[in-house]
Amino acid sequence: MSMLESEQSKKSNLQNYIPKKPERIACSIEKALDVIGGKWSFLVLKELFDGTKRFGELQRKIKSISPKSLTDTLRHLEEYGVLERTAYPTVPVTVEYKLTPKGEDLHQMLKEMKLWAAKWCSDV
Amino acid sequence: MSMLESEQSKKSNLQNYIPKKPERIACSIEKALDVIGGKWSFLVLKELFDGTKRFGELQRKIKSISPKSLTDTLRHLEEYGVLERTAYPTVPVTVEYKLTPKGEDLHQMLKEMKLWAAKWCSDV
DNA sequence: ATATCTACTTACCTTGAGTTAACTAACTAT
DNA sequence: ATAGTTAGTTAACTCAAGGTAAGTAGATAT
Repeated sequence: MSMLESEQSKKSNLQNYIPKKPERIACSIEKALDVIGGKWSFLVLKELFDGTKRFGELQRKIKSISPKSLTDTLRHLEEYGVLERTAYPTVPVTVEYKLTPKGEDLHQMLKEMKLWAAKWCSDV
Repeated sequence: MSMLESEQSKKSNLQNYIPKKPERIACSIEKALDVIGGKWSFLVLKELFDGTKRFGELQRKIKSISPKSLTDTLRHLEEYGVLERTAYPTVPVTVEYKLTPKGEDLHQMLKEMKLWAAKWCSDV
């Protein structure tokens, strides 16, 4: 029981950003949602399409995000190979986030999403 | 207290499917997410791209969805003008759901999403 | 010695999306 | 009468995403 518990807490700590999956139907839409379905993923991605950004910059751009949510989102997207984290040993430390090719490739989808919203959600 | 309570419960009952919004930044991506950002929206939409479907059909296709979640999702998408509900006075009652033009217009986006997932999530 | 900076981490807590299970309406068929 | 049908509703509950607030590292500036 105690052995299981320690594994449990470790696991839940690491995975606290992964959205729950509707039982792994082998469906490409769900796979995409596992990666980019979080509350903040789209907003972070949107910022990174404008180029490499640092933690603080993202925080300032996405005003209502907490540092925890930002870290969680960045880690999650990194884990899935959508973005890359690079730390430079400056002082204070500099950390840069940029999209990988996999992440860049989401551009078309995001674009379609924006087009749709522009067309249908302009003042509703 | 009791007056507030009744309003409260009515409200939470009506709105229990609307995802929380990151403080209404006037951003088209967020607007789109308000509409289609729920856990089940994409899966329901995917089914309806194949044509008009009834409640029971949707339930059978999306195996892990509960009737409540299905109702909530359908109501939410209807409210945003993405789909249309039509009830026929047969016995037992027949209810059909079909996409509106606004809903049909999501096709391109969903397609891009599937393409991306096919390219990058095939066996990860 | 204390303050300041960035980029976090940790612990605790709230909330609301989603689940489960039972029930309902309105009618038909046996 | 009772069982079966579709398309839900209702109440009670769970659970994990996300929020809040405080702390940390490692160095510089005053």
